[in-house]
Amino acid sequence: MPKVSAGHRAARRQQILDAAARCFARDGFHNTSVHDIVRESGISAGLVYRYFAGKEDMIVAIVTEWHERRRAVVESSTADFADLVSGYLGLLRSIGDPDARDGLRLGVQVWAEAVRSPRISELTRSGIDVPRSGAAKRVKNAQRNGELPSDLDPDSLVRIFVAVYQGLALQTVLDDDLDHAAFVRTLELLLDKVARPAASGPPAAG
Amino acid sequence: MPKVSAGHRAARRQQILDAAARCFARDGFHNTSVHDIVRESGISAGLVYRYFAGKEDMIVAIVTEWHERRRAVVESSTADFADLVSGYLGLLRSIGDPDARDGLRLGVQVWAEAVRSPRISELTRSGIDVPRSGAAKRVKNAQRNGELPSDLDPDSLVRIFVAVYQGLALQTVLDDDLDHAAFVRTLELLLDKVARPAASGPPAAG
Amino acid sequence: MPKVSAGHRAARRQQILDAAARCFARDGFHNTSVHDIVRESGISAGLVYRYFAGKEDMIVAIVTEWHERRRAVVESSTADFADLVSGYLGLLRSIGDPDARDGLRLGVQVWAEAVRSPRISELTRSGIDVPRSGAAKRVKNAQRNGELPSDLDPDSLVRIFVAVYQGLALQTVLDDDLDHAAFVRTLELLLDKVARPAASGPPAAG
Amino acid sequence: MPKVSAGHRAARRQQILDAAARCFARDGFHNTSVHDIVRESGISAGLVYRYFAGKEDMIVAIVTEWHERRRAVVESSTADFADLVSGYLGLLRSIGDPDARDGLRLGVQVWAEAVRSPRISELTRSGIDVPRSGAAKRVKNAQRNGELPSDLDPDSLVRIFVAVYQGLALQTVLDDDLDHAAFVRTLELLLDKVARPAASGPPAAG
DNA sequence: TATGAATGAGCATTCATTCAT
DNA sequence: CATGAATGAATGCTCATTCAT
Repeated sequence: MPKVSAGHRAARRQQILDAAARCFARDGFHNTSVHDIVRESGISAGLVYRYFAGKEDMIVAIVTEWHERRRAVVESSTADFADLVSGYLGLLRSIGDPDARDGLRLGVQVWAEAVRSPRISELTRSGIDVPRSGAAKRVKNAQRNGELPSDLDPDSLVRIFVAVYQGLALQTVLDDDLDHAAFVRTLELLLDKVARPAASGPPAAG
Repeated sequence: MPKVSAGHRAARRQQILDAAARCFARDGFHNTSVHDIVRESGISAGLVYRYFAGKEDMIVAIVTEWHERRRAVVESSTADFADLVSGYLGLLRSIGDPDARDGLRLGVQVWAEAVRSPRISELTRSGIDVPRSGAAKRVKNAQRNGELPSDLDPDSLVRIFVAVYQGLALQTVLDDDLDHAAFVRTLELLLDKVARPAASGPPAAG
Repeated sequence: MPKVSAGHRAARRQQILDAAARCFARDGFHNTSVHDIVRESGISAGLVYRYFAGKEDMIVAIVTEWHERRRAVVESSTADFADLVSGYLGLLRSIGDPDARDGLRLGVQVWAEAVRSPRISELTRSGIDVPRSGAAKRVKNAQRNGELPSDLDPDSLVRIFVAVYQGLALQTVLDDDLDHAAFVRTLELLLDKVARPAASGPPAAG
Repeated sequence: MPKVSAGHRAARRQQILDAAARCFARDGFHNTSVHDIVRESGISAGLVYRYFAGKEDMIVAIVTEWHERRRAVVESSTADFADLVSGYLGLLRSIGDPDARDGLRLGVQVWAEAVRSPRISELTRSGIDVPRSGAAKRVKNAQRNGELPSDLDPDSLVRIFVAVYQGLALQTVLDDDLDHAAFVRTLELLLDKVARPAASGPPAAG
């Protein structure tokens, strides 16, 4: 039987992760010492190591948490293509939310770690694979329904959308001059030009 | 008057930068010690510091070099919109070149550094600003010529292209499953649907 | 609440300071590496830095400790001029004590540091200012009492005594041939010639 | 036959020593790198090492030069006690000269080095021994002449004068509040009280 | 003779991690 | 369970000194 309740453990764990996320987003992964996290979280060094084997484990936990939250959102949505698009646009819009900034900064750190750590690389990939293949399936449906031109490779199309998301996240973090609303609006116009005509009449290739 | 020729100095400098780039791409910026660069370059620690004040200066030098090379390419191209697009597609294709892999990995490291270092952030931005505003100008021309729909915000459109580039680079680094050729081909098809109709005849929606 | 007692902390701190003082006195401030202090004290490098931010802080701590000890002595003495003189002579005699040798050697190092470090210069001055102005007050009293000729500038007179102290300390450290007892005895005779006549009868020049 | 004239060699040598003295006085002996001296002197590192084996040799050369200059002064003076005193007072006064400041600062550095370097210690002592024993001889003469009380130990008396000189030098360097003129005037008054009565009439002890 | 490029040992300092309390 | 004192290897960097030119 555990000495402290599972709830207490979970709260402690979250307390550490929140502090770590704050530090990583603020100072970067490698410029955050474990001591910084100790200070930020108010939890002693020894205890931190009873929850996590080291800094990398914290990154892994944070990213895993993201994936779980995202998976819940993805699974709750319908298979409808219009829903996919509106969900995607909602995602893009959420990038502009100032509250999301820390998460974006942290995300860039995760990318950098994924480049050199197979473990984080694998984790990152595994979190994207499921929603991406789910989206690809819906793209195929949309092509069958004539909502989308059928000459487009579904997997690549989804990857392009993912790329736009990633690039927007990056530019948001690195460039204060970015006009986020205009970016999303312009992307919406582009989507209309590609998807709408096919949905309301004969395919463009006809 | 220097004791060694300017060429020798430049070669030494490049020798250090190449070794540093290799190390940074392989192990990440922060997991590369100066000693690693010393070993990789075959140049003594003391001498390394006669060329660079520290590791950050090496990153700065590498990125600056990228910018200079890119600027040369950009300035040599015409103002034609079709050229812009084909140049862009060429850039995307170059991402698939195995020789470019190290550069991409390094690029992700630079993004992560830019998040927390104003100096690198500024450097990164300044290298992108010029080609981006140049591209925006050509987009405006294309809109005047009817090659592109005029309801699209030029700056945002360019940012979207940049985002796709950045996202493709990231996915190339993080995901071996990526079908690079299909990605570019699909993007090309998308561009055709947006740009060609306006250039060669009445808009599809007309 | 600290994990170790305040006493333990103080003892550790003193352990480091004693080792540092030994090293500084033996090898000089700049020829003592932190590693030397680590070896001499038996305390790990990391822990040393939990007590002191660097070598300079150790010098500062050592000198501060001196000042505190001296201040305690000064404050406990009476305002009597004879006491001042006998206290001064006691100080001079203590210079001859072999146990004081390390402190003298260290003191010369401190002078050298004070020349180029405003922080140590300020510290050194602040430790001397109080006893010196205290002594000057007593000199003025002695002049009012006729114990000392009134044409002597009190502040300068005190500075001369301080200078003799400093010079004796220096010669003790640098010159083994010094006959310390003779030095103090001779100084005492000189003091008699200046001070006693005024105290016990009409001035010699009268 | 030498490749460059002896004069040229001597000038080079002096150029290095002057630069070194400036650096040592400004930054302290140990915070001056050989490269600093190279920069300050305008002479290349390699050449510096053809004139001096290292920094310590420069200190030795500078101090030796001082001693030679002082010896010339001492040897040119008469054996008269009044001359000795006035020469001594002149020396004290020269301490107040702003142009002498660098020399004083350097002198303190030399003391600190002498503490830990037998070579510099020996050098320092040897430079003082001769003038000190010369002065002691003249003190003995003065005692025979009745100019000075005969109960004073000549060697100690000279050492006291040296101590005052050293202490004044130190205080001049470390304490801007020092009133140099008052110091010397007060010392002069003290000397009068000790020496004059004996010179113009019967000894005080009579 | 004169240069300054080049070396590499040595420095102060930090940090992830452990463990006695 | 919880603490934070303690460790010591590793880091970025400097510097006296050498030597090819």
